[in-house]
Amino acid sequence: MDVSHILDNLNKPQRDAVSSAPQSLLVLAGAGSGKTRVLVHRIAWLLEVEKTSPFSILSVTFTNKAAKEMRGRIEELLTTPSTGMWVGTFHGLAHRLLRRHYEEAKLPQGFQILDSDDQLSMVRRIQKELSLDTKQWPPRKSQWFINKQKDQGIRSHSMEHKGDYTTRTLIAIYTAYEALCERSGVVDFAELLLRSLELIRDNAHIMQHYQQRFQHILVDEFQDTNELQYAWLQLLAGKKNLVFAVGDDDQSIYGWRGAKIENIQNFAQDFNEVKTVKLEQNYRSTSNILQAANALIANNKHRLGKNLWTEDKVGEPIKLYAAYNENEEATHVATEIQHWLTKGRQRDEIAILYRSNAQSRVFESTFIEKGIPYRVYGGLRFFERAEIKSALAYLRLTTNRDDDASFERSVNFPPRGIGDKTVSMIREYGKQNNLSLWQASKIMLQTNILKARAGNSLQSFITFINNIATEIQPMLLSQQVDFMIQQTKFIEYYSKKEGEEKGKNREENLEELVSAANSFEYRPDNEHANMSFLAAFLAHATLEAGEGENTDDEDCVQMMTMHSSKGLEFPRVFICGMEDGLFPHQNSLNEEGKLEEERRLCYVAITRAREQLTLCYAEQRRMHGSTLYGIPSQFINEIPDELIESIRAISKIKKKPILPIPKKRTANETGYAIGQKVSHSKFGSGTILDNEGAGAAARVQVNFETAGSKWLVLTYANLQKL
DNA sequence: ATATAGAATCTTTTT
DNA sequence: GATTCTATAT
Repeated sequence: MDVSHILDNLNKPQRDAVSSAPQSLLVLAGAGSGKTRVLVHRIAWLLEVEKTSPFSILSVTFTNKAAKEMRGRIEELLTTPSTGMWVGTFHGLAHRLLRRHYEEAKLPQGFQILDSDDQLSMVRRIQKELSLDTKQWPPRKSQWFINKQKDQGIRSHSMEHKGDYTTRTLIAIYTAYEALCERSGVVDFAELLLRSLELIRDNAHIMQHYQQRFQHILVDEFQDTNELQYAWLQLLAGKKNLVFAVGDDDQSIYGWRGAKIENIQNFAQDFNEVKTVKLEQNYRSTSNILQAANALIANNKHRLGKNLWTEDKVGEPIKLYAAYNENEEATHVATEIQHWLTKGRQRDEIAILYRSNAQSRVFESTFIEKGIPYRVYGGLRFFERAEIKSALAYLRLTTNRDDDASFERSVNFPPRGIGDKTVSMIREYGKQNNLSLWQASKIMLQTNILKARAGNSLQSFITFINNIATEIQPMLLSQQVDFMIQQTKFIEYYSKKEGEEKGKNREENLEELVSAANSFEYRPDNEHANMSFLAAFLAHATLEAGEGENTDDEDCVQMMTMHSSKGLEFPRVFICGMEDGLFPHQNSLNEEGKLEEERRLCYVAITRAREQLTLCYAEQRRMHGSTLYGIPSQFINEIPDELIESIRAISKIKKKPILPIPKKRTANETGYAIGQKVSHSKFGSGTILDNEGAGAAARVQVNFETAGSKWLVLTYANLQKL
């Protein structure tokens, strides 16, 4: 058997991983070390050398983009078609299981998926019904609590009467929320995973079927799995435990949303792993950039341990630019971009990375002024736009009348005289009698509970939906969507309400929705089993919210958060806002674990760069309306001096001396010892928790009795020793 | 039912 | 400073 097309062009460790005997394997793949390549080639190996049937392969990713890339590259490499192989995201595959076995999963056939916005409005409604003040109980926090429990596999009934008042209240919200979802026939994202886990766990024949079927499970970005996903994988893998996991503990940056870095550390014992392969040769960056990344990440404890190296040249030093303020930071970047362009390079080779989205604003206005085209990642995504969601809500109602979230969204939009009062009456009635809003409305109309005017409006809404549901029955999907948009008179409403121009934009989006429906591929034989064409499209809209922003073909500078840069690469990278408090973020400074995650984020950001990396910080920055004086990020210190070339702003409006980059922490140059009691004019009295820096950069962390703990720059804080 | 003013809040994000 | 939600008035 000629295996050369599978193994050629792979380095030694890559080849080891790809061609290893059937066994569980952990591939520790550093940034830019060719992890997708290894995954894809492994699949080819299994199919062509091990003669595994595509039916017995399950390949899981986190994002649709990764899944799509995986599918594309498998097809490219393979000589035979890979029909029957399951390749998809955790959520997508869980969804598929639930559709196939909706009865065992105790779901209605037409169940719908809630996105986080829908989920939030459901939580809001629950809290209103439970008369919980949104000030005391922020719905977002409740939503977060619910998802956190689900991500740990905990159902509300298993935690009754536990904990203090706060916890008990949150549990009550969780319980009511679960009941509401049940009644509405909807599942949220976390529910997809939890429900499918329970489905497999509690149905012996289903478990047996899938454990037998999936002989090989491959997982991408393993460091991002949460507890539930880990358990899900374990369950599907069964006793055989043939899991091929690819990940990088140094790139774990989603701990704050439940990802457990421990999962990659526990892999060996839980999956009877017999082999670990490290991919450390990097094919992306210059050696200077890699050395900087290696030195930085070496400051983290509890690593599995890896050191990236390259055969590439040393490359240019890392540039460090000290800007006077945030505007000057942006101006400098703009100047550098223009210089880059004069060398015949392109704008889309450049990425500007920052910690928080708000930082993009200054760059945007500077670039507009200088006429530099740019694209900001992470805007509103297509299927999340208000007009799209509203149109979809109508379509969802025709599929499942009990979908309360969609009912609420469409009942008075566009306005048809069903006001807040009427809707709350329906909610109340539904709650009393455990009915969906739709059913409640129907009974209320029959029993004449409502006033004539509201009743008439509600009746015409009910009739409207019923009629449409019948009328669209024979139509093609795109006609159904189009018909719905016509009947609801969205376009007329928007152009009247928001004027020609803005309304025009919405109209275009709605037209885009029709064409999205037109090009949607329906696969009832596998992926979309047990779903109508329309239901499949609706699920697709929620699970794959589509690209953010319309992708213009114009050559643009790319701007994004460091988080969203993961997985991408650019010849030229600027990491901006490198100031303590901004990056690492203020909220991460107090906990070692959080600080390490910030450092990993920095590692991710650095390793995006291929040729040239520039770090920027500003001494002065306007944030939340007031001016802050920052000190350079501690991460700058952690990069060896010899890799860095400093550039200083020659500021005309030089009001303050440029702050020196602080040396490694030296105790008590601040003059404040840890434990010293101090008082502050605004925050009152407190105790010094930590101190660092010297001279103008000296600052201390104070734990105030009433105001909590804060970092203060001594020059401005005016502390009194007590 | 909508418009406006004041208040609160202000990492990171995919599904 | 900017956005987003809430309360209040019209």
